[in-house]
This record gives sequence, C-alpha cells and structure tokens, in this order.
Amino acid sequence: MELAKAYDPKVAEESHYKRWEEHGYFRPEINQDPDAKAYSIVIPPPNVTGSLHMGHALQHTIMDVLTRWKRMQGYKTLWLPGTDHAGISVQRKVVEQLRKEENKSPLDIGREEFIRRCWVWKEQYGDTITEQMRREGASVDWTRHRFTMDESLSLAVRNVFCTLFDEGWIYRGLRIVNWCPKDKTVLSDLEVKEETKKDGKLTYLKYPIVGSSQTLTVATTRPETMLGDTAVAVNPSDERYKDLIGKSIALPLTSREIPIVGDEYVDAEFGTGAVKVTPAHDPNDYQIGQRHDLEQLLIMNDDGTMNAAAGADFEGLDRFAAREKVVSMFDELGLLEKVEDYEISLPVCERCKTIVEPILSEQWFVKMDEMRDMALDLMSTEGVPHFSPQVPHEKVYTAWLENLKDWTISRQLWWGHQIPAWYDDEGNVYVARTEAEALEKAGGKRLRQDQDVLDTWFSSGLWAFSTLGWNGTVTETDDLRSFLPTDVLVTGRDIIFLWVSRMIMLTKKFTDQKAFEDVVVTGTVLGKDGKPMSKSRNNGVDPIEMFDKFGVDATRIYLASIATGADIKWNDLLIETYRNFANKIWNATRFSLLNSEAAKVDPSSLMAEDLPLADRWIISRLNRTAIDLNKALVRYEFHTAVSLLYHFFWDDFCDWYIELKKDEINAGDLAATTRILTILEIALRMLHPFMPYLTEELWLKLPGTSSALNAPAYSTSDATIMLTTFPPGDVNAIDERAEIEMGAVIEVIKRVRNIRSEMSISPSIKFNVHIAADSDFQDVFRTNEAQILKLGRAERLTVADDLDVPQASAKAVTSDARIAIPLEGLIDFDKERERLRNSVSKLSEERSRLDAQLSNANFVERAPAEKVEALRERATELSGQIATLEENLTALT
RNA sequence: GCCGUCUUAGCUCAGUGGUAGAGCACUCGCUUCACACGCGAUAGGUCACAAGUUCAAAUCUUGUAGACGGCACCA
Repeated sequence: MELAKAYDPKVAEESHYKRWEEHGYFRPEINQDPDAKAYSIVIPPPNVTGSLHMGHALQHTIMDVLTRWKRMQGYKTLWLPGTDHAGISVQRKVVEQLRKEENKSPLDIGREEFIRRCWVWKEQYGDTITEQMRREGASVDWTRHRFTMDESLSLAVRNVFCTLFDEGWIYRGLRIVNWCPKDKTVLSDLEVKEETKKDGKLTYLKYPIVGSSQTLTVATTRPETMLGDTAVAVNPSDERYKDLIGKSIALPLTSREIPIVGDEYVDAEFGTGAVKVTPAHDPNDYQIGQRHDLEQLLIMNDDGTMNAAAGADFEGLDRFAAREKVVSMFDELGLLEKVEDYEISLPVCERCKTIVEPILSEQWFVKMDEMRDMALDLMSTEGVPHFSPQVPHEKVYTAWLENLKDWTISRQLWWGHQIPAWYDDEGNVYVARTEAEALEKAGGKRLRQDQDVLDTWFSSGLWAFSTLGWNGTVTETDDLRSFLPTDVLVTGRDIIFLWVSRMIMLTKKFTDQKAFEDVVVTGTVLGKDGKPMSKSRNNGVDPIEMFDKFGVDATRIYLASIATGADIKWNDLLIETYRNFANKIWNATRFSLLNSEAAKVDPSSLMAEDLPLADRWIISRLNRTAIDLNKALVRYEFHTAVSLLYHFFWDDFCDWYIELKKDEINAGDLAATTRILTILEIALRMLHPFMPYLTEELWLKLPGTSSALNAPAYSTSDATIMLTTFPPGDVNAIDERAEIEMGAVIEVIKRVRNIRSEMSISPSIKFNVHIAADSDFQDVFRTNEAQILKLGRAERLTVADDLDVPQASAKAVTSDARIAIPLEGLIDFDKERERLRNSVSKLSEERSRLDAQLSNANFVERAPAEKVEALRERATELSGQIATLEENLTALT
C-alpha cells in the first residue's frame, strides 16, 4: 500500500466521524464489561445562539482527550453534550427578527406566539454549534444530547423551584436590583460588569434649607435621581452639619420637603459630606431609607424614561435627557454650584453594554447563606472541587462564596422557564408544580401565573444531574447511579461563579452528591494583540478557519499543548508546528508501509530475544513515554503529554529509530519491518486522544490491525483505534542498559556529523571513523557499525583501545569514546584548531564551575552525598576530555 | 482599596532547590531513495529589578517596577 506524499486532513476528517457515531462508539453502552468503572463528563452547555469559538475548541479538545483516553482504558465512558436556552440572547434575536421582517413587537403577537417563534428559531439555528462539534471530532454521546428546556429538564426546574420555596430558600421581595432598560429585565450581580468612564461628571447641587436662606450642597453623578430624593443625610458627628439634622430641605423642581437625617454611612471627608438619599434608585440609599423609614419614590419606567412621579416637566424624558434638564434648571435657579470632571466606573449590562440602573423592584431571589455553607463545607472537608490549576482558583472561589449575596433569579422575559407561581386577585402567591396544583392550593380562586421566567443559569445549575434523568419526580435512574458524581468539569474561569459554584450547591442540595470531583480551568486564548478575543475588537480567530487551514487534529493538539490554565496569545505559526507534526507521522507511516508487503502488526515481535540495540532502545523509550504520558494525563498536564508525544514521534521514532533501521527495511527484512509497524501501532494509540482523525486513518491502513487489538471491554468486531487499549507502559520494559548504549552510539554519530559540518566537508565525501573506547563500549560500537557508518556517512569504522591515526585528523570526545577522522587533504588546520579550542573552552567553563562547587567545604559537607559524587564523576570525565582535546590541539601546532 | 497571577532566547511559551529548555524565526550546509510541512550543524538568555533564606535560587521569602485578572467602593 502506498500513501499520498503529504497528509491531507480533509480526507481523514470526512471519513471517520459518521462511522464512529453510527456504530455507537461514543455511547457508554459500547462497553460490555459489567465491572467497568464509569467515567463521565458533562459539557458546559454552549449557548444555543452561539457558534464555536476558540474557548470552546480548547475546552472540547481537553474533554475529548480525557474521554477518549478513559474509553481506551476500558472505562464505561460518557461525555454528555447539550445546549442551554440562553434566555436573553434568544429573546433578543427573535425580537430583532420580528421587527425586521414584520415590523412587530412581541406584544403585538402575544406571549404564546412569541414563544412559538423562539422554538422555531431554535430549531432553525440552534444546531450550529453541535454540527461544529462533529467537525471537532468530539466523542460525545449524541443520543443523550440535552437542552435546558427539554420536558424533563423543565420539570426539574419546576420541582427545584417549588422545593426551595417550600423550604424557605426562595423568596419574593422588594429590593434594589440591577435593571437593564434596554432588555427591560433585572440582571443578577454576575451579569453586570464595570466599565470605567474617564469623562464622568460630578455635579454639585445646592438644596435650600427650609426656614433659612442657606443651602446645603450635595454632589451626585446622577443628577436626575434628585427627583426621587426623599432625604438628605449627613454624618451625625460632622460638626458642620449636625445642627441641621431634623431640619428639612425644600427639594427644588418638586413641591416636596424632605428631611435631613443623620447616618453613620456618610463619609464626612468625601464630597461635600452631605448625601442626597434616593431609596428607590440606589442600594446604599435604600439601606439609609430602611434605617430612617424614608419614603421610596420610584421615578423611572422600565425603559429608562422618567415616570409621572418625576413631575410633569420630566415625565417621558429619557434618563440622560432628564439629567441634562435637571442640571440646566438648577443652573437657571442659581442652585448649581459646580460641575467637576470625574472618573467613574459604571455598571453595564454584560450583553448589551447598556448602563444598568439600580432600581427598586419586586423580584424572586434564592437565599444563598445555607447554599454557601454547603459549598464551603464540601471544600473544607473533602477538598471538592479540586481545581486544576489549584492556584489561584480555589482561593478566589472560596473568597467569592464567603461574600455571597442572594441571587436574583427572575427575569422579565418570555423565553425560558416561566416561574411556577400563581397569584390570586388579592395578590396571594401559590407556588406549585402545575396550574392545577396551584388552583387546588388556592381553593379554586381565579389565578394568574407569574409572568416572569427564571434566570437561564438556574436551569444550568441543575445540569450535572438533570441531564442524567433527575427531574424531581424521577430521582433515580441508571445514568444517575452510573455517572453522578461526574469526574471532571472543564470550563473557563469566567463562569466559575456563574455556573460551577451554583451547580455544586444545587447538586449537593438535591441529590446529596458531588456534581464533580475535579474542575479543570482553562486559560483564555487571546488575540494576536494580547487581548481577549471579541467581536468589538475584531481580533477573533475562528476555529473553523483553523480547521480548514491546518486540520482539526493540528488545531486540537496545539490547543492541548497550552499549559493548563495559562492564557496564550494566538499565533498561527504554532499550529503550523503541529500541522507539520501530523505530516511527519503520516510520512513515517508511509515509509513503514513502503517496504512491508509481507509484514503486519504483531505484538509478539517485540518479545523476541536478542533484539538489536535500536529495537531494545525504542521499546524502552516507548514504554517510558507511555508511563509518563499516563501520569501527565492523570494530573491534567496536557502540555506535558503533548511534548512527550511530539518528542517520541519526531526525535526517537523518526530521527533515530527509522533512520537506524533504513538499511534493514530497504533490504526487505521481515522481522525488522514487523517491529516497526508494531511500535508504530502502539504509538498511534498513544496519540489517538489528541489527533483522532489522523491516527484512525493511519491505524486502519496498518496491516494486521483489527478488533483483536480492542480493549477487553469492547467485544465488537469493528476495527477502530478508538476501542483499542491505551498503552499503559510497562516499567519492566524499560531497558536502562539499552538507553545507555544507544546514547553512546547517538553521541558518536553526533560528533561525527559535527566534524563534517564544522570542517565544511561535503555530504558526498565519505571518510573513515576511528573510535577508541573501553572494551564494553567497543563491543557496542562494533555491533552497531552499520548504523554509525550510515548516519555518519562514513566509509569504514575502526574500533580499538587507542586511536592510531595520522596527524591530519579531526578529533572529538564523548563520555564513552574518543573519535578521530583522518582527513588527508581535506583538513583545514586553522578550522580544526578553532573547533578544538571551542570545545575545550566550553568544557573548561563547565569544569571551573564544578571545581568551584567542589572546593566549597560547605557544599561537600551539606549537600546530599550522591549529588557530590555525581559532580565529582562529571569533573573527572571533563578533565579527561579536556586533556584529550588539548593533546590534539598541541599536536596540531 | 483588598486578593491573586504574570514578567525566562528575536517571537510564542515550557520549566515549583542541584550544569537554563522547546517550537518558530536567524546563520551555515544538504534535490541523503518517508517527509523541503523535510534532513544535518551552529548561534542566541546577569530567568524584570533589589534584598534575604540556603552549601546551592529561574524556582522559596520580602520589597520595587511594569502587564493583567477577580472582588469591593464609587454621594
């Protein structure tokens, strides 16, 4: 069989995924071992409006590597896919579509029709990301795909809500919340981001004191809120103002008189020391209002315009227009003291960047104190979840928990899980799983369901167990028994609070289980400019484009090569490295197949006695690599794993092993080609979790691969690398002696090549090589004469106790050998002298460092004996090498 | 303001107490019968700075500077 000259990723990418999926390899049921341990991962459900970005590609790669690795180890493996319904995002898309296509608003078509349109939208566009995941090679069980608004998952939401309400963990209350006037919904604290504005203004307003000609100046960044002021507060110990406490202010632009109150909250040092109090529009003012029993005057509509309470001059004006008008009217009244430039950070809606308005509103909340304690307890008693990397996430996670505030879960949207609460005409609330149940509770009164829906993250918080069949009515399933707790959660640090923490708490609360043991926190893939990729910066890199340009496998293994948790600047050149790697493996396989018509993969071929050195060496390296690889994966050190594979394939297997075996292969040596194919087959298995397409493509082409190589749990007759055993590595197969001997041969070849290159001797010229060495190594060099001649491009090898060569020779030393190459007529004595001097100076530098260390009595006394001994040995060796080179140098002068 | 992370070769990054590493780029040489997406050989670093601990520090401690992240505050 002959392979194409270069690897074309497209061919492999189009050939295998469908078969894998259709044959059920991604399903845990493929595992027929009744005693198999389970391994499970639930995907962080991508937003149904989304398309694949680099963060997904990174996380999916890691999840797929883990899943494929564990599957090959014989675990009953489940990677569960799905999407979330993304309340605000979908709603916004459908609203926009409605406006564009029909010039209608959601109110025009009504709730029911609007929700129907959302489903239509979801059916039409919601599969983008799942299709892209197929391209990625993600080995997820599509038969278990879940959506947060599936029937069972929705039932889970209702049941959880009711239980939490019944137990007093959910309440409805009037609080200051974050309001987005564009989306017209409340947001949780986590959905609000800070944006620093350098061009902010601090406006100083003079408030006339009743019964006095004096004014009291207050400063504000939001002048329009003065229309809702119901007090002015000063610090009671502030000498300037304390006499004013109890007096009143005649609030300009309104007909109201408001009290001056004393409150410790006010910082006498800041601003004017007097604070206008707007309890319905500011969280701190709300607190002051509570303490002094102040009126809560709401002056804004839900779209950010002023309402009737703001007065006839302002009603209907947008908040920012009202702000300007308030300032200019104060100015006209002579009550504007000054306006200062002021750097301010403003809360903005995470999604639409609209400035969020703190506003008094009645909403549903989850009480977080007991949940928080559960999560903290899990961390302190069991160390769960275990974060990778542990620092700094564990600390940030616990610090966040300790300061946790209640969670606003209602959203003024239509798309989502409608809150299972009903009201009678008197406003009494009935929380129930169904309308019928609510009616029963209400004794048949006329009821109206709460119009709001729940935060999308509320349903995402149930993901670890709702996806496995738990819905509150059904609480036990085979999947729950098998797969909960899940083994690891792979996610970005941006949703540790938003999602990970809440899932930990809700899973514990409702199943008394851990959601997962480990959390792998990935870093952020930054744009070329070193900033996070984003549409507004236009610095994004589309993973699909990378797949097209470099191949899926190259992209995957590049992403896996990023140190866990580290941010990395995007750089095409690095993917190119791995595209080249894929091609290298392709060609190594191509070569192995070229002269192997009769050979096929045969594990017993590696057990034969008296194998040549190169074979004993590569088997040792293979096993060492496999052992280290498994260790790295256990620790979630994917970059270490990639580096091990890269160096095994490229350096050990291609640069040395294949090169050393070329003569045998070209001569059609059946035993030799059998061993090469067998080694390659095992190596491909080690690589498979990282580069699934390439490895499957090649593995199937290797003669002798079949389902006979399957792990015992997979008794299907299908041949696929996916179901073979992941090489565990065998310590007993590590052959230290072979590694030392091979190392000696490699060193000699390198010195010979160095001489050729440094002496500018054409590759076409063959010379003779003389080696002097101890008798042990003499045997090694003699046995491997053919290899040394081939890779050193030499004519003849002479191995002896001493070098017996003419003066016109180039010389070199290694740890185990002295080397000489007679170069009659070819040698340039100046060059050779310079080369020798360079070698001497390098070695001398090292020796003087060692001498300094060894002459330090403290070091010799206190350092571990074996360290000291090792340095002594090295020093002796260096002395010998330096002496040899200096002799040569003297001989040349 | 509090907490945390980062600063290593031209670039992008590994490296958690014992001779500084990789890939790419650079230099030199190769149409060597798997691969020029390749092969061979070099060169390139006071590991941000300062002090400390230690026989020994890129690695541990403290401080400084710069970059970044999270949280809080923001009248």
